[in-house]
Amino acid sequence: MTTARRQATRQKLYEAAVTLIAEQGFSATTVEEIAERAGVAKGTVYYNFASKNELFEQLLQHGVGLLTVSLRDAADEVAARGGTRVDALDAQIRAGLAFIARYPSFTQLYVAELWRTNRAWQDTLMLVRQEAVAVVEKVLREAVDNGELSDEIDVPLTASALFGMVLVAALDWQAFQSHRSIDDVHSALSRLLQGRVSGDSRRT
Amino acid sequence: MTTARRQATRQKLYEAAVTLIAEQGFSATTVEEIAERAGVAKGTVYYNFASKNELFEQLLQHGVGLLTVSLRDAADEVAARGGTRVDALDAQIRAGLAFIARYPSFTQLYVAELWRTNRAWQDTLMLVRQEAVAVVEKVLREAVDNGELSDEIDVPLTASALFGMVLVAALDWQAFQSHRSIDDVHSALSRLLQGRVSGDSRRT
DNA sequence: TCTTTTGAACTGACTGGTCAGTACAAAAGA
DNA sequence: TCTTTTGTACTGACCAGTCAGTTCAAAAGA
Repeated sequence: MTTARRQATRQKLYEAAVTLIAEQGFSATTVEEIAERAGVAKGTVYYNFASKNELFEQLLQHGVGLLTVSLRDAADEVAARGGTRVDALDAQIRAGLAFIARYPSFTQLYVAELWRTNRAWQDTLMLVRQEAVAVVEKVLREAVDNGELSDEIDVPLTASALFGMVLVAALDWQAFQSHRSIDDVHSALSRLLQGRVSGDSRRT
Repeated sequence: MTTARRQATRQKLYEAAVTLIAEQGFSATTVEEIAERAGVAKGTVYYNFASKNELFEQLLQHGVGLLTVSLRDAADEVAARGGTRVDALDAQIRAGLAFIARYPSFTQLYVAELWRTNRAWQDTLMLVRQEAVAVVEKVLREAVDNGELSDEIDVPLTASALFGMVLVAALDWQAFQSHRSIDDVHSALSRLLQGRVSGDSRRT
């Protein structure tokens, strides 16, 4: 049985592992380090997870789960108060930024692993990625269907591009320009999404 | 003296290292593996590079150097035949895609390491990144100066976002939708850049 | 022309250290 | 009582970096 106590231990291990692996990478991070940072014994890691690999896979699932829920909630909230689908996309951009601001280490680690081939957790990764991208694709598709967006856009590619735009802008923001506010970053990305980059300076 | 022979050996080591590290990560890749794939002995690696770390740093410089040149050439070529700055940006997007298509492993590895903190090659990485992004920022700034782009855009943030958009879309293209042509991907990204996403389907 | 020397480039066995995973008895919850 | 955690000790595989020795093409010498 999974008791509350055990859950708490796992949570501590996730938190310890995520920062260490984000900083150093999976292979360079030792189980001993993770245990120490979490304040538990090494044996406890193996009591809770079958292996270092399994700990990492479950960490991935845990993290992407949080992101997916956050993206879905953002879109639903806009829909509930009658906003457009483009508003929903905009809300998802903000939700994505907020997620990255809150869990920078997880994002870092996720990006570092996402496109690696020949890794043990390849399948897990593909699965959770699809889950998250699907939420964005859904909103894009709805926007195309009701004419808010051009029916000539390529939904999967555009979803990827949006995802990437937010991801990289946010990571760069954290790493190289952390003094900017989330609103700065959000409005720069909104502008890009809504086509207010192109054209002369008469627009607002 | 650095002879032609030595250069050839180094090139072989770069090529071997780039794919292995892209697939497995830096720490999980052994020097022995790199040597074997390059068809040389382990000692040769240490004859040519002071350490595994140094091999990797020089590999990074080598790779980003290629990208920077390619981005600069793309913009110059458009300028030479009198195109607009937005055309130049578009050409850079294509050049970026072409680079990623040609050196997917390098791109993978670069992305995986870019936002890691506490790494030995942190400084090298920041340096080469700045070199590459500066080329895009330059074109953006020129476009703002001559009124092609709104003066309200945030140049560094937009450059990051563009960079990320191309990066992630291209990696996703390679990894999950490799049947699409480079033109498909290019036109999807162009559309995003030029604001033809938003708005109804009347536009072309 | 033929022989000898030189030195850069390369080789691969070896060393010292690291680390994932195991074992287990005793303690601490619940 | 039953589950979970602790802490220490251990094993066996793996690996970065070293170093004494080899290769060979080209220069020097005869």
